[in-house]
Amino acid sequence: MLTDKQTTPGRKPKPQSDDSCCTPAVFTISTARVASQVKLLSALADPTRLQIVEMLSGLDEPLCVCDIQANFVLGQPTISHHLKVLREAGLVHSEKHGLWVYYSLNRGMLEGTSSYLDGVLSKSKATAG
Amino acid sequence: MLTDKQTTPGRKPKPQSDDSCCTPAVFTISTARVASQVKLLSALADPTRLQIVEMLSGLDEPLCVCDIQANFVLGQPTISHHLKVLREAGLVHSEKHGLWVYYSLNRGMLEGTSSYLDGVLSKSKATAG
DNA sequence: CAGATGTATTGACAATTTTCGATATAGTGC
DNA sequence: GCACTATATCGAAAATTGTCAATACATCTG
Repeated sequence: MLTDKQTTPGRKPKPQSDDSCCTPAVFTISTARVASQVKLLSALADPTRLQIVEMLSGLDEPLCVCDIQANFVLGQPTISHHLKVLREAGLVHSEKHGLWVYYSLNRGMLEGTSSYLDGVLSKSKATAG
Repeated sequence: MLTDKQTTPGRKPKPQSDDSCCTPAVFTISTARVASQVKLLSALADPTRLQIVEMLSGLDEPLCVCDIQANFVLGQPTISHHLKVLREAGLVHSEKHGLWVYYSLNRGMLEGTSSYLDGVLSKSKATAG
C-alpha cells in the first residue's frame, strides 16, 4: 500500500536508459482520504442504492421504507439492508415517525464526493508544456 | 381511523384499511444511466484503484505498470487485474511501448461521473418553498 | 391486554470480488 | 535459436457482498 508520506514523485525514464524498468516513483496520497471516499463510492456503486439516491434527490420530502421498496422487486429486508449501507456511509438521514421511518438525502455527502472527484481531476490539468 | 399521524414529512398518507402503507410513488429513473454509472463507481470504489487514479491524476505523463506496482504491496498480477478493471470502465488508457505498457488517466470519464453526481444533486435543491 | 403493521436484525446461501501462484505472451538483446 | 524482462491471463482460495426466509422489535389500534 501507499505510505502516507514519501519523497517527491519520480519519473520513469525511457525504457532503455538503464537495465531495469522502474524508477521508484513514490506518491504522496492520503490513504485516509482515499479510504473515506472508497466507503462513499462503494455505497453508491450498487444499482439499487444509486436508484434510491436518485429517488430521494428528486423529492424534497423524505420517503418511508415502504415507498422506496414499492419501486423494486427486492424484499423488505434487502431494502432495509441497502438503506443501512447508505445510512452508515452518511449519504442518507433517517427519522422515525410512528411506525414509519423516513429517509432523506444528505446532500452534503454527495457534494463531498463530487468535489473530491473534481479535486482529483484538477490536480494536474494535462497542460503539459 | 388514525387521525394525526404526522402527515408533515411527506405526501405519504397514513395507513388505512384498504391501502395499508404506501402510495405508489413511482419514479422514472433511467436504469441504463444508473447501470453505466454503477460500473464507473464500482471501478473507483476500491482503495487500490482509487489510489492508482490519484497517482495518474497527479502526473501528466503516463506510468508503466511496474512504476504503479512499486507503490503497493500487492503482486504484479493483482495490479494488472486492477488496471484491467479501470481500463474496461474506460477510466484509464493504455499504450504499449516496447516491453512496457503505459497507463494514463481518461479525464473525461472522471468528469462524467462527477457531473453525474452534480446532476443528481441539482435535481431538486431542497429549497423549501 | 391482544392483534396488526412497518422496519430492523439474524442466519444462511449464492454470487461476486480480491488476491496469489503458476504460466503464457510479447519484446529486447545476445 | 536462447535467456531475460514486463505484462497479461488462468485457476483457485479467501473475503466480501447481495439476497431471502424467519424472526425480533417498535408502534398503533381496538
